[in-house]
This record gives sequence, structure tokens and C-alpha cells, in this order.
Amino acid sequence: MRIPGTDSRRLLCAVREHMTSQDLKTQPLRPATIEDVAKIAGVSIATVSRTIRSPEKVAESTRKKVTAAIARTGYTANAMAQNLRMQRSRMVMVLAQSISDPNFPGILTGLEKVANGRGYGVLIGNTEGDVGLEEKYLSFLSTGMADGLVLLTGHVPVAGWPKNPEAALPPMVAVLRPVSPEAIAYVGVDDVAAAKVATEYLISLGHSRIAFISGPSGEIASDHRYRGYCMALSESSDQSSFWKIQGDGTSEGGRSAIERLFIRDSLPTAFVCYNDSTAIGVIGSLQSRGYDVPRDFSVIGFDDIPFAHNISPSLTTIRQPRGQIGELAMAHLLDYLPRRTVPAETTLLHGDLIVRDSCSTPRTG
Amino acid sequence: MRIPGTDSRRLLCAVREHMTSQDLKTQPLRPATIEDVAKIAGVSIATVSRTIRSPEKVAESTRKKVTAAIARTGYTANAMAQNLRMQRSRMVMVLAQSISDPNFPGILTGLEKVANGRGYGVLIGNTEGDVGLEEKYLSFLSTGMADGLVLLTGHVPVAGWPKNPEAALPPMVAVLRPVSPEAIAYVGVDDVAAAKVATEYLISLGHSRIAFISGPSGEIASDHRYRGYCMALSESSDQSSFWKIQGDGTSEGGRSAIERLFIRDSLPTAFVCYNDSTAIGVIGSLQSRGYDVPRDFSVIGFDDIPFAHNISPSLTTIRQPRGQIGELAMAHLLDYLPRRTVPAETTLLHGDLIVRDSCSTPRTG
DNA sequence: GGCACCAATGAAAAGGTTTACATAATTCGT
DNA sequence: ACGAATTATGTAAACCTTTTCATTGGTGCC
Repeated sequence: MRIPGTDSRRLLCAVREHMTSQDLKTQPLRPATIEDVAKIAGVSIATVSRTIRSPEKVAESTRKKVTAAIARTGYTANAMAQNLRMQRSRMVMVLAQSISDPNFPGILTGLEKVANGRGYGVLIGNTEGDVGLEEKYLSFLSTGMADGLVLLTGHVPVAGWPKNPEAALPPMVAVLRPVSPEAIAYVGVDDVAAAKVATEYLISLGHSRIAFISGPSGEIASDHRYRGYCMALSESSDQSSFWKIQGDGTSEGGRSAIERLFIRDSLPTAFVCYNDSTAIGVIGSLQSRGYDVPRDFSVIGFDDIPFAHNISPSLTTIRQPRGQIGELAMAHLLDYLPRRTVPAETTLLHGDLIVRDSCSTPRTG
Repeated sequence: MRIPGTDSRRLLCAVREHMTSQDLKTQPLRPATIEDVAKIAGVSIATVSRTIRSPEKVAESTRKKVTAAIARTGYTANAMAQNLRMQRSRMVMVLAQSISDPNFPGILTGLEKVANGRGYGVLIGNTEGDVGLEEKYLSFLSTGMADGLVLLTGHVPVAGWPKNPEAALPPMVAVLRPVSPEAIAYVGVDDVAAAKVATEYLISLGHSRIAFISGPSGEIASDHRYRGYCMALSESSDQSSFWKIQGDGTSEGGRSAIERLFIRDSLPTAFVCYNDSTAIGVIGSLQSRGYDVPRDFSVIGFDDIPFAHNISPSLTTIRQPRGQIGELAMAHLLDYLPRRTVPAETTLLHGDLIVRDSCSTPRTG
């Protein structure tokens, strides 16, 4: 096939430079460059670039020639070259403590959705709490492979922060777990208010001896939820006292919390759990001791993880609007990315109480 | 601070070109380039590059000067420039049908682990079955933003394939769901053998009327598991017939499969389910009909998702070695990435039978 | 002492874009 | 019909590396 008015290169959906029969086999067809397009369209590479990025600046006639040439070569701009030139990567790094966290998929879906909608890619980094890994992932930022950072780790991974001037921080937003110094943006559920609602629900059912089973110590979200629990209790007419049992955020932690509890003689009638995993462990432990939930004990969780409605009894819990959290966080980050710094706004979302079957009036109510 | 023997720039952890007091505030400190390092070390940029990439080629004395300069500037090579020059991105795209698939975190962890170990990043793409999104994500490949592809979608996302010459395919490997034409590499569990083991286990407990609840039609893994089920049944002495009930891979699908089944008069005594989610739905439905699992019916799942041991009865199932699958797949892909094409090997891993509490001898055994 | 060789370094090209600036061509007003 | 203003296009620099090739200076050998 000879194309009049151009050199005699053969074009399929990519361009081969020197057409020997050997090349046909070995050369893995070099992708077309802007120069190939320009040559075929009979214009300069600047015009090709303009045709793509600001078509209004190029004459109708040339525009047609160029688009035709692009179609024929199957040209797609080399992202590396673009990124180098434009000093950005259109890529956001998500640093997660654990990919297996049941909250993760929902959040990621939200993050991804808006990132993708704005032409950004999402790079994930699973740290498992390993600081070395964290630093490794951060190199994606310092090398320019990523423009911004979404933190699901609950702490700022920059060594030596907050000693250093905050100007050195990359654009980032925290999600799911609040970060201790509130100097960086955060999007999450209103833990205090939601835990309060959960506890009030138990009170409204007639419970007065309500225990809180915490998450791992140091987990800020756990403290917030405990605070909500305390507030609800304080505001109730019954003069009931706070009752905090240490858990660790896993179902095992919930189990062992119950084991330890049953050494004592006085028992609560209801449990507010730091999260659903804990609640599931609590329920399992109670059941294996021969108790019925919710007849003997009421249990309420937090998160509404996908399996909360699959256990029996199905779990009453607080729903985290995971998708929305992810979307808002990414939107916030992306909005401010061009400015290279994002304002430290805290956005708290409402967590709905999802009533299922794990709570009822207390037995000896 | 004045540094003798160099120009009088001030260096913190990045370099500022023109030091006016205004710049100090507005300029967001441009990261140091190789040129900055070279100037300070008093060598050419080539030498700096060599010091980093092939230290043995540069003299001890200069090496020390350069490393000192690097330390002082906090220089990190710009990944974009490197990638442009070296024609690769050190980035792998993972195309998933659904991030919320309970198998996803485990696989991703495996993928990530070896990718990260080899200096690669993992870019995730959540398609939700949307072909438009798929194509969008594929642009990461065609623009050179990613070097390779991991498919969790069960089909090749290249439009028009397999009509086109396979040379046009990017380097990729399928995982979790096999891809129909076996022309691309696949790493996964041996569905047939594992389902056979599961079924044989039920047979060994004394069951003879065993039903298979399938996944969505078209799901190759479901067909494979059904085949394993058939094989076990055929080989058993009892002349029992195959019994396939359509599910869709979700717990809802499992539920509705049971609903439909109970219209009939003859019932199986055990169920082999396409996956754990289905099994959980099946168990839930049986329980809400007042039956006891495993006393009245035995149910066996497939996958061993994290919650399989949290439901009651805890689920007997086949474990997918998710981490290992991810690791092997990524290793295979990365091994062949330089060659720009990966051999279409199929690697099948053994799936262990995890015996828990959802199966027992049949009631009227 | 001259020659070949080797080690260490530098100069410059290449990788593929975007875009400021310069230039050429067109239109318009007078 | 001529300069000004406008529009369309091209030239070349810049983005930051890596790497080939050439150059330099030094060493060992005859």
C-alpha cells in the first residue's frame, strides 16, 4: 500500500521504521509517535499536539488531515513524555494499612471512581504496618510517579514529621482513620455521633448495663466511638457507669474480650463494639457458650461490612458510607492537586444505624 | 550557610534556583535534578548517573563526592524522565471485575508483594464489568503508563481479539478466572481436582444425593468445578445422578437457588457450592426454613473467604491459595516483561479441603 | 621513549511531548 | 493599496534521564 504524498512507510496500527522482512518478525512494532502523525498529515508536531489539546486553535482543514493521520496510525500520546513535560503523573498513591480490611474495597471503589472520572490512576500500596514499606511507597511520590497521597494508615508516613515545616508534605488526604495532628485533611464518618446513636438505640431498648468493646489501643477511631458511647450513657436518666473492655479490632479480639469478661460475676446486657469484626467475634463467643443473641445479650457493631447481614443473627450496626467517603476524599485531593497543597479540612459524614437482628430488649427487662 | 568550593546556593533538601525572599514563600521548592547534583559534586551529569546505576565504573574518589552531593540535595531521580528514556514504566495494571470480590484482597496482596519486591508498582482498575471502563484502563497500557497486565476479569479486554494477530497483545497473565481461549498465561487453583475432592468428601460422609449449585452461567471456573463434582460422582459406587442448580455466585443467588429447589418434592442431602458466598446464602436460606446445618443438610463451599470461619456453622470449604496465586502470577509476568510477551503457561495450584462444621453424615444415613 | 591499552570522565544524542515565541498568511479598516 | 491586527502554523527550547562515543590521562610493556 503506497500512500500518495507521504513517504512509502507502511502503516497498520503502528509504524515500522525500516521495513526488512526480518524486522517484521523481530521488531515488536514500535508505537506511533507524534512525529509519525505529523509527517503523514504533512504538518509540524506542534500542530498535531494542538489538534489534540486545543482543537479550536487549528484550522478546520488541517484538523481533518491530522485526525485522519491519527486514526490511521492508531497514535496515542506517550504518557511518560507528557508527564515529564507537564511535571505531573496523573496518578494518586493510596497507602493502606491492610488491603484485607473489610472497609477497604468500598473506599477504594469510591476513590477509584472519581479518580478515573478525572483521568487519574490509582496506585495502591499495602504497608501491613511496615514502616520500611511505607517509605518505599513514598518514593513513588518523591520520584514524581504519583502526584498525591491518600492515607488509610492513620498516621503521616513522612519520617520526622511534624518536626519539619509542613510545606514539605506532599498533597494528601486521610481517610477511614483520622490522623493524630489535625493538620491534614480528613474525610470519614462522624464516629462520636454515630457511636452515640448506637448506644442510645440500646438504651431505648431498655438496656442499662452496656459495655464498650474497644479496638486496638492507640486507634483514634476507637477513642472517638468510646466517647460517643460515654456521651449517650451520660445523657441517659439511668445512672449507669462506663464499661470499657479492650479488644483489638478483630473477631479474635472480640472473642477473647468475652472470655476475659466471663471470669467476673456481673455482666452487661448489651455490647457496643468498636467494629463489626469485633461484634462477630463477640456473638460467636456468646453463642458457643450457649447463649442466644439477641435474647440473652444484644450486640451492636460498627462499619456495616458486607458480611454483617450474612451472619446469624444478622448484625445491627452503623453503616460507614464507604463509597461516599472515598469519593469525597479523592475529589478534595484532586481539587487541590494543582496548588500542590490541600487545606486541612475535616469532613465528617453521617453514619446510619442499620437495625437488624442482633439487638432486642434485655432478657430480664 | 555557605558551602566552600561550590556556588553559593543554599541547599536544604531541595534546590532553589533564584533565591529572592519572595521565592522562598511562593516557589514550592523544586526537587533537585541530576544537574544540581553534578554541579555540586563538580562532575558531569553522566558521572552522577553512573554513580547511581553502575558504581563500579566510577572512581572511588568521585563516587564519594557524588554520593555526598546526593545526600545534601536529597536527590531522587525523576521517574518520568527515567521511564521515558528507558521505555518502560515499572508499573503493572491489575484489571479486576470487582474489587469487592472476597478473593481480591488476598490475590492483590500476593501480586503486590512480588511487584514491590522487584521495584514495580501496581495500578488497579475496577471495571465492574463495564467494557467502556475496561478500554479506558487499557489506555494505561497503550500510553506506556503500564508495562504489563494482570487480568482478573475472565476475558481478554482487547477489542476484536482473538481475530487480530496475537502479537498485538500486551504482556499479560490471567488470574482467578481462566480466560476462554487458552492462549494467555493463567495461574489459579485446580478447580476440577479441588471440586472433586470436595465432592468425594461428602460421598465419604455417606451422602449420595448431592446437588451442585453453580455460579453465573458463562463462568468458566463454575464449569470446571461442576466437572470435578461430576467426576467424583461418576467414580463413586452409588449410581447417583448429576444435579445442577443455577446460582450466580452471590449469597442471594444461593438463597434463591434453595427457594426454587424447595418447590420440588425430592431433595438432596448435601450441596456443593460454586463458592463460599453461594454456600453462605444456601445455609442462611436453609436455616430460615428451620433446618439445621449440618444435621439436616451438609453444605460445602469453595474459596475459603475470610468470613468462612465466622458464620455458624463455620464453613467447610476448599481453600484458594490466594497469596500464592498472586505471587506466582506476578512473578511470571515480570519474568517475561523484558521480552514483551509472556508464554501462555497454565499453572494450577492445589486447593486444600478445609474441614469445619458445615458437613456431617446425612440425617437418614 | 613510544605504543597499545585501560580506566575514568565528559559531551551530546535520544526518548516524546508541550508551549513560548517567531513567522507567515490572511483579513480588515482606512 | 498599505499598515495593523488577527489567525494559522512552524521552530526550538524545555522537561530529566540514560547511554554511546569520544577524549583524556595514566599505566605497563617492549
